Amino acid sequence: MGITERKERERQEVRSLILEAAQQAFIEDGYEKASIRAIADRVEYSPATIYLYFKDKSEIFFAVHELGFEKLINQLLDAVEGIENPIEKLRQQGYAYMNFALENPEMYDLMFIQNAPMEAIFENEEWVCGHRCFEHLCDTVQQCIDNKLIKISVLGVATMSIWSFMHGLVSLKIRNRFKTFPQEHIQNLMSASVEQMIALLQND
Amino acid sequence: MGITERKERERQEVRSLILEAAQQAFIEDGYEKASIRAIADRVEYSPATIYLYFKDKSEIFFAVHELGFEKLINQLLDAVEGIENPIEKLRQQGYAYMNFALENPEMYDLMFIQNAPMEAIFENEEWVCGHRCFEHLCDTVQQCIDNKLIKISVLGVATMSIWSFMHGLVSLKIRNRFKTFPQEHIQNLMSASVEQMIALLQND
DNA sequence: TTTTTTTAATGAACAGTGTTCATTACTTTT
DNA sequence: AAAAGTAATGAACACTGTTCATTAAAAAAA
Repeated sequence: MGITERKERERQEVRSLILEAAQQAFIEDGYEKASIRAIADRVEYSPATIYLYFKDKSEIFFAVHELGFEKLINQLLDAVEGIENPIEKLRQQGYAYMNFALENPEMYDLMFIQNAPMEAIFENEEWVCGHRCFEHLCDTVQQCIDNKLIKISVLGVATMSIWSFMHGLVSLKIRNRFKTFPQEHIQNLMSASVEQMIALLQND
Repeated sequence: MGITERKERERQEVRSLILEAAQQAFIEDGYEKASIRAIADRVEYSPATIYLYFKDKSEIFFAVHELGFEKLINQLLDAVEGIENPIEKLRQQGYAYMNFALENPEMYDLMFIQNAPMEAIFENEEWVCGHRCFEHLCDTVQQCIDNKLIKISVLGVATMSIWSFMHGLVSLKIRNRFKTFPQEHIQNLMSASVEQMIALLQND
C-alpha cells in the first residue's frame, strides 16, 4: 500500500516546487510584484492550483520567510566559526547580519519588515524560526555577560538593544531613509556605527 | 482679475480636503486599506477626480507623510522645551520619538517604513521634511559633543547610531517582531533599553 | 475489464486595486 | 446667447487575491 505514500511524496514535491518559485519571484521582483499569478506562471500551473497547496498568500510568504531564516542562521553560524572571544563573535555576527540584509534586501524585508508572514502565525502560536535565530544572539550576549565583557548585565535589555540597533541600521538603509546622510558616506558610516556600538558596549 | 486667484484658492481647498480624507483613511485603516476609492468616498468625489489634484497614490502618501513630520517635529520640540542639559534633551527626544511611533503606528509606518512616499521623490530631489526632522537630532547631539557629554565625537556616527537604535526599537515593535520577548515585559524592556543606551553613550 | 469513487487541476468568475480617457456638466469669456 | 475653457465623472483596462463548479486523470471496486 505504498500508493498513498507516493502520492504524499508527489504532493510535497509540487509544494516545494511552488515554494521555490515563490522564493525566486520574491527575490527577483519583491513583495509587491510577486503575485499568485506570477508564481503560478513560473511553475506552469493555474493560479487556482496554488490554493490546493497553500491556504493563502500569507502562508506562502511565511514558508518563504522560513527559508530566509535558514540561510541567515547558517551565515550567523559561519561567521563565528572558530572564534573564541565573545566580543569578536558579537562583532562578526553583527556584520553577518548586516551583510545578509544588504545582499538580500527583499528577503530581509519579508523576514523583519513586512506584516504578511506574521499574519500567518496564529494568536497563541510561536514564531519558531524567529526564536531559533534570536537564540544565537542570546548565546553570544550571554557569553559576553558571563565573562564581564560588556557593560549591560541584563540579557533581555542587551539583546533588545543590539538587535534594535542592527535592525534600525539596515532597515533605514533598505527603505532609503538615509538620504539625510551624504550618499557616498553611508556605507562607511554604517560600518563605523557598528564599531562604535561595540566600543560603547565593551567593558574597559 | 481676482477670478483666477479665487479659482486657485478653491483648488487648494479641494486639495487639502482630499489630503485630510487621505490622512484619516490612512490613520484609521492603514496603508493597505486606504485605497483611492476609499479616499474618494470620504470627500464624496469620483475616484477620477483625485487624479486632477494628485499625480498618483505615491504623491498623496508623500503629502500625508509630510503632515506626519510636522506633527513629529512639534512633539520633538515640545519635549525639550525648557530643558538645558543636552543629555536630558536627548533622552526626552528619544521618548518623544518612541511615543509618536507607538501612538501613531500607521503614520510612523508611512514616514519611516513604507516605500511609497520615497518613490514620490525624484532622483536628485531632497527629502525636505526628513532633513528638517533630522536636524533636531543633529542639534541635540552636537550640543552633547560640544559639552563633551557623550563618548562619540563624530556627529554622523552618533546620529546614525542613535536614530538606528530608536527606529529599530519602535519598528520591530510595530511590526510584531518582539514575539521573541515575553509579551508582558516588552514595554518595560523598551524603556530600559533607551535608558541603557543613554547610559552607554554618556561620558563618565 | 468495466464501472464507480476519489483526487487533482483548471477556467471562469467575483470583488477589489490604481489609473486613464472620452464624455458630460458647469463657468467664464466673448 | 454662443463659444471657449474648466471641472467632474462613468466606464473601462489591466491588474490583484480568492473561490467554486466543472473537467480530466488516477485508483478502487465491481
